[in-house]
Amino acid sequence: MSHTTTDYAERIRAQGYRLTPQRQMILDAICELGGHVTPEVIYERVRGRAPAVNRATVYRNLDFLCEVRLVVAAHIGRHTVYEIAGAQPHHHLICRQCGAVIQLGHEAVQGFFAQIAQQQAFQVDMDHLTLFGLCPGCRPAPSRSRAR
Amino acid sequence: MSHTTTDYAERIRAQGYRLTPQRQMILDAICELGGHVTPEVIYERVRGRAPAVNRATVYRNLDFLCEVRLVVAAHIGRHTVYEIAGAQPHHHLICRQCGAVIQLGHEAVQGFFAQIAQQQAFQVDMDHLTLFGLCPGCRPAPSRSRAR
DNA sequence: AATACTCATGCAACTCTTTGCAAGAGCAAA
DNA sequence: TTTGCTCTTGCAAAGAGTTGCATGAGTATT
Repeated sequence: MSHTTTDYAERIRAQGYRLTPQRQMILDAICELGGHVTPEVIYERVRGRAPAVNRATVYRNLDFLCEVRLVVAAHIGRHTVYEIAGAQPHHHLICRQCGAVIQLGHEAVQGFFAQIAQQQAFQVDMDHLTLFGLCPGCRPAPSRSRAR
Repeated sequence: MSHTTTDYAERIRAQGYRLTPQRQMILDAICELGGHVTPEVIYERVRGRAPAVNRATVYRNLDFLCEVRLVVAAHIGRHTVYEIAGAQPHHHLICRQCGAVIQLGHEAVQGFFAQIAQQQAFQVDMDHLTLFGLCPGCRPAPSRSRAR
């Protein structure tokens, strides 16, 4: 929506870095593949178009893009996945049982962060929280007595 | 405190598994090394005593010990770290700037989890949350106007 | 005590990820 | 345009983490 290629370039260059063709392709790949992509999937995609691009370049640039906040990383289980940083930070609820991924708006966590800021004087600054648990479908019925 | 070797053994065997010497040594290593240890550090420690123990065994058992909830894993940055699961789940605030690690009791997050349960019907079930941000020392003074 | 069964381990090969280094490319100043 | 500087990349090697398979070890049953 609000981000164009020029935006990216400017945002990167403003910090003294460059938007190289490789970085462009990596960003494109993440965009096209949608959320939650692993480095390897991104690498395959990029390599499909430019076979010369090195694996190390992909890894290095994913780090880089996170640093300049164009991309956010999330740790889901043992894998690291990436996605384009939206205008609004958002979060995920992931069901341990069925694997469902539920989006969660930033409003839902802001209160919590504010509370920590107040109680601990610690300013939480996360644009991508991943919470595990049981989704409505997999959750045991709450009314009955709980078996162990 | 409340956990003895026998406790471990029983808890493992109750589920049909075994407390092998390797598992014992891995648990010991995590205990002695304190919180937030990487697999590699654990491996080195274990290997110092029993050189025959294989790296794969360490990784497999860390997974296993998490599964039986004797150990909890946390993802800090790009690394996975492990620690003994205390009687009470607890969480961490980690400063992006200075790397300080601040413990956070479970009470501090319970309200948040309850809120999500209510709003999303999603039952969050995490015994080890890791939140990044700025610690009191590194946090910019809040009274001044904020530079961009 | 012998047998059958399942859990665990070590080994080896493989994949994923990181790092050091030399070469390449863009920008800025002269 | 030439020079110098820093950012980037590819390459190669090393390190970290995973997986399949055959062997070894513990438990329970007969």
